[in-house]
Amino acid sequence: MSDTQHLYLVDGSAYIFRAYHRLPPLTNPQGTPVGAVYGYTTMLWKLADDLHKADGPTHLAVVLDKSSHSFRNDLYADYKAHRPDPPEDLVPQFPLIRDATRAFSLPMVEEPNVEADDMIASYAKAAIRKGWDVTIVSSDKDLMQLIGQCGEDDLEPGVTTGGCIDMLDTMKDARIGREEVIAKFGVPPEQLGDVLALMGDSVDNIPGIYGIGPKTASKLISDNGSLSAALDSAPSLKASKLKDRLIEGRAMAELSRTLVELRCDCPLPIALEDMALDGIPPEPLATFLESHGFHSLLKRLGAGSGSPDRPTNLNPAKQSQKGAPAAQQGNTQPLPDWPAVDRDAYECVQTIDRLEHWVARALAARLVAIDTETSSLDPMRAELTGISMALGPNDACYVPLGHGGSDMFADKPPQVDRAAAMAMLRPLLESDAILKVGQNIKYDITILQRCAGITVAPVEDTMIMSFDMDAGRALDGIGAGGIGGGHGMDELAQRHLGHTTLTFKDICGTGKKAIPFGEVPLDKATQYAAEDADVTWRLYQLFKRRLPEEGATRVYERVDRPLIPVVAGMEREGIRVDRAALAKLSETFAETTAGLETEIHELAGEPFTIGSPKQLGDVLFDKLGHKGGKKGKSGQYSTDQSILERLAGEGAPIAGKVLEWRQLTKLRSTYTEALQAAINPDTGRVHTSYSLVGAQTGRLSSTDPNLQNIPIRTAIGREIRKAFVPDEGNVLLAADYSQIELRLAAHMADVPQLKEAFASGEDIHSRTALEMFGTVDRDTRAQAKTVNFAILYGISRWGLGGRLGIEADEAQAIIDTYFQRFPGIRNYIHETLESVRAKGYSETLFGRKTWFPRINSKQQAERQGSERAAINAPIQGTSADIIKRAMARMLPALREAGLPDVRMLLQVHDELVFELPESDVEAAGAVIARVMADAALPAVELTVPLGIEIGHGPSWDDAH
DNA sequence: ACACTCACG
DNA sequence: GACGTACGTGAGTGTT
Repeated sequence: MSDTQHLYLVDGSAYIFRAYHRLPPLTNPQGTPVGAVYGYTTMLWKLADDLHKADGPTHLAVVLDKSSHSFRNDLYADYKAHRPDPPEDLVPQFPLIRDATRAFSLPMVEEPNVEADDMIASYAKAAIRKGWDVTIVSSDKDLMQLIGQCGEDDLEPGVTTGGCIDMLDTMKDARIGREEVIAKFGVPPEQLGDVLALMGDSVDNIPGIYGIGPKTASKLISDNGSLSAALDSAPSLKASKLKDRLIEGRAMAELSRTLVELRCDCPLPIALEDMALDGIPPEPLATFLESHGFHSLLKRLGAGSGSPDRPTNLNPAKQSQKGAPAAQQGNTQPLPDWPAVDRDAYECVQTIDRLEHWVARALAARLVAIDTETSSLDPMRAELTGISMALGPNDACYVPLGHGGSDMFADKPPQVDRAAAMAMLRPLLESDAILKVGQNIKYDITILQRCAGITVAPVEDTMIMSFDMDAGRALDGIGAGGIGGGHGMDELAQRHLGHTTLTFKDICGTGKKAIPFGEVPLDKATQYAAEDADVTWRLYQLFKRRLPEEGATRVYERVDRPLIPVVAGMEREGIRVDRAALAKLSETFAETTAGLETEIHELAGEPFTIGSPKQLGDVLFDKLGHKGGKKGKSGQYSTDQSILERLAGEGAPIAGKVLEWRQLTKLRSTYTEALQAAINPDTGRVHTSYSLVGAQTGRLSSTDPNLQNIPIRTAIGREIRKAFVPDEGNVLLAADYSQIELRLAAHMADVPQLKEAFASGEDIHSRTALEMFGTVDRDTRAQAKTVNFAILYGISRWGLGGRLGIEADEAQAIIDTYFQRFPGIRNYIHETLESVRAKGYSETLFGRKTWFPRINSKQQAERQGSERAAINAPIQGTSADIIKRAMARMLPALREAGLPDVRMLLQVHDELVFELPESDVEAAGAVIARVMADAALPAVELTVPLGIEIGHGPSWDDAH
């Protein structure tokens, strides 16, 4: 018995329309638009990749529309009559779809006078009669009528069970079965035709009945069972618009029913057996990929595996007629003539003699890529397990130092003594003359400092180089949320070297079965660890050359690279928190929450999980019948702060209680509890980890724990800040840039009134209120403040209206006034957007680029989102550059001033936190303020002063 | 893994 | 025909 056959039918024509609207306007080297073709190609690739999977295709064919005429036109002359012409840059892609299909050596069905839908239906029926399963690759709602059919009534002789039809939407990666149809239309697939006939379809110009949409149609059909029953029931309905429409529209509905009916008896030009899919021959596919510049796919083809990625070297179509430079994708370099990564070429260094040999070679090479392997992701707790080095392609080794010792190994494998190894490595790692390159080398710096007392310098970092060249565009095409924001080593190796690295998961497993790296057998450990160093070495060679070409040298060398050891030092310092104070707070919060919980359950009349927005929404709006429940796209009521505040204002006591409950549980779980757990047992302090590539704008981000979002806005929240304390005899000092983003906006947009106000130390929101409304009071100042921030974030009349609680057109009037008073702001926004549209990136005053690949998207929401981000990025990013420059200069400046005991602990975007002896406060404050105020100099001379606010005290809260 | 909510600048 | 309205983050909880 052979396994069940599974036929995939690809609705090619429908696919390219969707791909066209979803993908950026790419062109191939000949200048032909190929965005939709690229989408189509990756979709086929994905399907072919599923070939050997359980539910994957054994047979596959692409079905295309051959001509616009079909039997439906004979039934209804207006069928598809009002369909707009396809966009002009899609038209030349139609023939390319056929080329792409041929390139994959796939059978293609296109019959004159028959629509693709009917061919798909006919093939699907024929296949299930043979007992095959069928997957229709489409999201066309007409085709959903076929889902779930099994051919039971009409099996071929000898076939005992029919197959089953489902659908696959490759864009959403969603399987659509019977349940999904019911969820979407409220009726099962066999009744879907009746629903579609009633509601009609404006795209295909199927008339339906005017005034009946999906909701009404679905209700009519599920109430009556069928279209004819629904139409028959009309005369007995009570007088209503719906009644009239049903009676008058009867003929149209019946005609529509025949139009949506799929023909299942079309002759099949290609036999089902001839659609067998054995694999994709490399030719002519390679030629096709090459000719359209799909190089990333081409690389995959060579590598022989992996699902396709987005193209790395397609040029988005030129947007400007003036021939503005097109935004380039990341990797435009030809790969150097390196041998492919060969994991068997690496050496496992197990004797001091071999280590000496490697160190000598590294000293001669002047450049070594290194990578440490450890027992934990937390560099403040991890133990050193080994270190790898690379000196050239495939010229790499791994030095195990802490393998074995558990029962995984009968005997500990021979290894160089750790102290001896470190003594040998120290001159190399500390030598001014030898560059140490790492991927996120901040981690290795901390490990080697902590575990061996070695201060690694000077360093280069491929992750940060990647970030400085490709912030914003590296994320494109990979799943969001990936660690490193698209600048992780595995992704960089894939994107720039076309190489798939071994992953940590591959080696150590995942979840419960995960083992520490020290228990990985040495041969595997060597392959993994040395590969990482090898890949880092190769990436560095590529990036070193690309950095100046991308105009990223300045920001890398002057802003980010100097910051690496500084941030490593801050993380290592950590900050002391008062565990007892946190525990006490936790206890108080727990008691108050328990009381609130009882009250809330009483008010609700039943116990429920308050922390579940779903259950809470049902209680508030269904059970208690409060009005104004808004359901989002997930069908859930929103219960966020603004909604609960409104309910509380309308006299719903439960809403206020829930708000209070939420605040306290949040403070407890995220802060008081988590912070206690984060105290390092060795140092007694909390050590956050800063990511230098975490935020697209160039800001740092803080994790494990996040110390950049410690409460400050409420009194109860500030209690948590009070638990951040200095050591005995010291104080904490906090220095903030005051209104730095508004100051930068005033400078960059050249707004004389705002610059003048900042120069004379005026209250900036009051000045704005005066300029806009002619008077300053609490109201106008508050409005002005909101508008000022709105400007920084990329304004919209709806957004501003929502914030101010006014209508959009009133908000527009305010925006107009703002622009009129400050025309520089309008120009800034206009020029910034024009530039980003033409070049693809925004730039800070220090040359940091942030890419916006969706700035010219055809999808309005996507495009407008990019526009707002692009307006904000230069301002937020310049502010980030400035504080980074201040940080890099800070400790040397303090040391020079004779203040070596001042420690820099934290950065919170516009604030630096220090710990210092109380006696140093005055002198240190002066140095800190000067360094911060002058941080833009000499590279950039601002036309506004940078104001610094400084405070100090026995806790972080008191320092404000 | 994702949605929701909320903490910060 | 739906979307989605202020920029940038990270974490905890509940649900799937």
